[in-house]
Amino acid sequence: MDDQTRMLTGLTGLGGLAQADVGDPDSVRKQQSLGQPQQDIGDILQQIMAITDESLDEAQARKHALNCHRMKPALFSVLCEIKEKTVLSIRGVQEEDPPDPQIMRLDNMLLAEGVSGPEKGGGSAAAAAAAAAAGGSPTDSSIEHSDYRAKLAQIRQIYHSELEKYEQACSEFTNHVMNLLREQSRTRPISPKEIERMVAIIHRKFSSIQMQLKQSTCEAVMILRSRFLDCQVRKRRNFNKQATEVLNEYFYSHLSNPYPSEEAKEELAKKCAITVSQVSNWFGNKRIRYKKNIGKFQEEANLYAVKTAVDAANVSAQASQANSPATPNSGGYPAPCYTPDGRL
DNA sequence: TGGTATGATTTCGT
DNA sequence: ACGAAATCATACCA
Repeated sequence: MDDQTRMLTGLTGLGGLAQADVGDPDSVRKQQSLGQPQQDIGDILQQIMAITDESLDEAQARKHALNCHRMKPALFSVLCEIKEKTVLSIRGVQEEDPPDPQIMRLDNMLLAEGVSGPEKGGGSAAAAAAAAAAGGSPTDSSIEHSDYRAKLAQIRQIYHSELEKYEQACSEFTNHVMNLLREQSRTRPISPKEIERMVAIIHRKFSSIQMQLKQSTCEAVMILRSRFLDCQVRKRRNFNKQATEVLNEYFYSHLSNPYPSEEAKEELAKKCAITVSQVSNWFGNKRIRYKKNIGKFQEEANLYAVKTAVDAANVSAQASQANSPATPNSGGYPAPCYTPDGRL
């Protein structure tokens, strides 16, 4: 059954309502005793209209009488339906709001930073990752680390207490409004659906306030994190042995042209668990320092030359010595010579 | 504790 | 934007 027909059938029970003698209260009251439905409804409407002219006590009594009237539920549902058709159906279209992407982003971020979600010092994971990326072991930055965790815990605590406050306020307000509407629904055409809608509106309002809270919490975490990272930058840490080995291997095996491409840098960065710009810095430093004092790097150069030669031998052995590998050194940076004592 | 090593930053040229 | 060179700041070690 579509809305139109439902509405029409809903109104059939009111046949003759327009023609009912509603203009004259006395005639309506007279007709009430006849027990005809249309007369009952006309009577109820008339009484409702008359309530405003009565004293408060009288009105209360009348209200109670109306509430108990046997036609009240029918009239109530009809009025609800009419109201639904006229006003709320317009708004009903955009009722189903999808989850706000902004709030989802904030939620995800707060979860990732360990502010929301289960308590386990989760935020330190990011800090540990930052420390590891800077080349240090996560344990030796314990001072800043604990400081960071303490600050994060503080933010977490404030966030949760504020959130709780908002939630409490929201449920209190919702209950209040619901009670009010339920009470009013005794005399006004307020359907449960409408109450539901009202609750949804309140929740939306409160969630926008919550979003502000989430936003400012995110900002606080970001500021804290950038300070922590600044701290990490100032406190320089040497790369670990394995990372230096990987970088040196590349440098000495590409001594003729020790300029890794963007892809090579990314590859090296991944291997060494450092950033691409750190790889660039390392190569910049290495080139200039090697060039300045080749003698000093002789031993190191020989070491890595032997290493790569062994590796190459292994590879070529596996490849059934098909053709000799191209030597990388052809110009560019001076190649090391292989004297046993490391002199040039 | 001072010297050296080393990662990061700055300045300048292309 | 990238690299060379100089310089800074800190880690590391004897």
